[in-house]
Amino acid sequence: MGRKATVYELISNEYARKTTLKKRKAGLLKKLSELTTLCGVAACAIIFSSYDAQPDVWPSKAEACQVLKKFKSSPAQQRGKNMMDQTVLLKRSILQLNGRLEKRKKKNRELEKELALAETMAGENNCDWNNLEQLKELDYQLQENIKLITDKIKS
Amino acid sequence: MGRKATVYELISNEYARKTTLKKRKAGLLKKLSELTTLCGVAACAIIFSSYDAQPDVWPSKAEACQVLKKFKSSPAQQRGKNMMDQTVLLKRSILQLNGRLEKRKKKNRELEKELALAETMAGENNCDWNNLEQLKELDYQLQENIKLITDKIKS
DNA sequence: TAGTCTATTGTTAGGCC
DNA sequence: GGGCCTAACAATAGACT
Repeated sequence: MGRKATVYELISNEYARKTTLKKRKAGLLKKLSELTTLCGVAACAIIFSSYDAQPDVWPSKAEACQVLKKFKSSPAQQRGKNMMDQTVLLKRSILQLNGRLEKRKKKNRELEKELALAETMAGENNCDWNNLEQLKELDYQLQENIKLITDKIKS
Repeated sequence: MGRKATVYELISNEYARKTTLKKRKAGLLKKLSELTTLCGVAACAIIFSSYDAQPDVWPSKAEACQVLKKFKSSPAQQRGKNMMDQTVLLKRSILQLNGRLEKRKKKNRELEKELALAETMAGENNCDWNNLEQLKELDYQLQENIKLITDKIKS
């Protein structure tokens, strides 16, 4: 999309690669922004470059939360006959889940502290990735849970 | 980028909106694919449309894991003097963390079962979102943990 | 509904400062 | 390095099937 037709391989020249990354990342996020505006959907993107330690996350966490809240107010809920009873039961479940989540959050904070400790201990290193993959796995399970609830709420 | 200059607002016509969503989603994922190929970065995108219950996730979970593994082998680690000791300490911490994570995963599976139960109970509903937001919060904390480790490994 | 077509607008590679 | 420029390439809106 420029002066030369693009060859879709890893760009060998590092400077060109970095420049392209920057330009295309901007383009991509613009497209994502357009998509959400034009089509009224919630979306996010995460890009890990090997240059920055932190991944680029779009949009901000706060904005993502706002979009999630929108779901609550927008779709005109069609009411069933025995919906009240179902709602009561579901809310009871949710209360229990909230309790469990509180406990999990505490454990998670402990975990955070330990990681911070590990951080102070180690500099450059070459360590075991099973740990990261387990976090990823846990993360995935959480996403599944979130999807379950989301499905439920959207009926 | 078409027969008419685009107005960047929510497309009012539902059919046009759906069509645009489909086309642009495809375009976006293509761009993301190009970015990863051209610039050698790991990236993912999640799009929640109000049409589908499940969000679109790119790329597949499996592929995302592969990309994470790449990090392990790629960046030529510069070795410090007392790196060995640090590595040993870090690995010990990681072992502990793995134990904790195993427990957390079990709890999470219980949580999943309960959610499945709630799912069978409720149909259309209009329920409390605190629960979802707490999951999101937990999710966020996990992401932070992942970042911490990632930072650590990339030094 | 899902593809195909193409006029038209949008993106960007390579230059330049 | 970051910002601007523009030729050249790519995506897509609307029409059609």
